Amino acid sequence: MSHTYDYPRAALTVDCVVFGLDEDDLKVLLIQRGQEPFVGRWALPGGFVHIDETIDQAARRELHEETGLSRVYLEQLYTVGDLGRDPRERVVTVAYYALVRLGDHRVQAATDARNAAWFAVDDPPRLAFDHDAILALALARLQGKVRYQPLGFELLPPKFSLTRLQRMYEIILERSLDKRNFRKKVLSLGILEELDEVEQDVAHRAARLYRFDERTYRQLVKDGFNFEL
Amino acid sequence: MSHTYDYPRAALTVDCVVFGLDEDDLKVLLIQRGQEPFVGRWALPGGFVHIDETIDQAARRELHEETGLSRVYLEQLYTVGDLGRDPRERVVTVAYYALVRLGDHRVQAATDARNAAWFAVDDPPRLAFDHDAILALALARLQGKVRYQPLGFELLPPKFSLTRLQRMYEIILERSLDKRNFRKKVLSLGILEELDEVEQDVAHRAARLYRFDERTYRQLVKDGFNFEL
DNA sequence: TTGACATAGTGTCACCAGTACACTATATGT
DNA sequence: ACATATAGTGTACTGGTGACACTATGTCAA
Repeated sequence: MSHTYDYPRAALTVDCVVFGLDEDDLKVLLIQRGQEPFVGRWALPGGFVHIDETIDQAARRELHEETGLSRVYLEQLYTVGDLGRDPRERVVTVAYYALVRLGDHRVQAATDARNAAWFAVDDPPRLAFDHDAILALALARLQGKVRYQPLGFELLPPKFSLTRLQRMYEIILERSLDKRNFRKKVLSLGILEELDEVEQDVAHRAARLYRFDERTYRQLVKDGFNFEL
Repeated sequence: MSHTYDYPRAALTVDCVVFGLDEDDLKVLLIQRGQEPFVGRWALPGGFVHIDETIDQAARRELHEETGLSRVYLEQLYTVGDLGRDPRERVVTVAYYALVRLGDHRVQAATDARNAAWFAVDDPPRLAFDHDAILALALARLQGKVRYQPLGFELLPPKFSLTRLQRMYEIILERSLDKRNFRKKVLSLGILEELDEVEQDVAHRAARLYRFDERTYRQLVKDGFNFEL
């Protein structure tokens, strides 16, 4: 079946920049293309928006189909529609970025046998289309966002040490932070709950574990706040 | 001539939220619809993205066609594509917001005899489609943006008094500011150039006029900065 | 010309948040 | 028990923020 319109129409797609936090790296999830154009190149997971789904739904669906990920934090980033960004035809894409806890999600081989893999954000392979630019944009947004929203909830496991949280900020912001000042500030926010638990299996003094107080956390996210570090 | 595709495609449009600064109000530019759906209702200026223009170009073109405005500050806001937001068919719209100096631009009657007019943002008429939501989003973005970027350049005439600038912030942020603290802070940024001129035709002591130092201003915008008030 | 008016323009002090900085505590492993 | 590796803790300085009230200068009308 085919569909006919009076004027030519651009194809509408979504692309997702999925960030994950490693022990000491910020990673991005890429898939290897199985078809032209750019066969074999790595690219952001994404695909066409169906006529009967919202753009958000399309992003979640594509992400799930291509990487097996679901229930991730997902936010719209930017819409790019430059001429010639896809050699085949006019394609406008709505870019999203997502945050996932790396431990949680085993990335599955994509449905159609394309590879999916994590790459360090500061050393990605050459990407298909204008996906380098989209990745750069997403990274900038993430670095901006971290200043006025506590992102830990989305990127860290449920229980974590303060050192782990600090490392998260250091990795995202790409600079080191003072331990005492960091702790003072983050504890003063009142979104951390101190647990009666410590790290296991470490070859040194074990760190106390914390978790986010979801109520306070959501409230803080809603109100916006200042988290300069 | 008609165009045929294997799968149905959404129509792609742009909509612009144009803000202007009045003596004592933040205004938004609306046009009155001349056709179904929503004939007679007010709506954001906008229209279809052509196949051979970028989305940004489309936004500028539509803005010019429908309101006569050109050379305005324009920034992409968000893309909305909920099902049923247009009763006719699936329409995805990329929303933009623009800032203009009200004095500069006489708003022309739109090309096709639709009315164009400014409305106070806090008391707009009922809008067509989901344009209320888009307007609310744009307003929130503007209020957020004012905290880390000095917006005066886009909204004020070339020469202005400090009181005028302060009123701009008060109008956008919807709260009053302390005169002395405001002056201290804004002057400390070093983006204002003191002129040897004062207001004319006022029935009281005339205020000294300033203008933005464009170099420093652009630099500051680029670096980002903190302008909590 | 003078007085009423309307807005311009100016400084200080208290408080809090951000920053720089170094040592002790506690667990493991040999 | 000792080496090692990381956890955990407090203080002093400084700069920015916020609260606050009076004088200066022009217009206009009586």
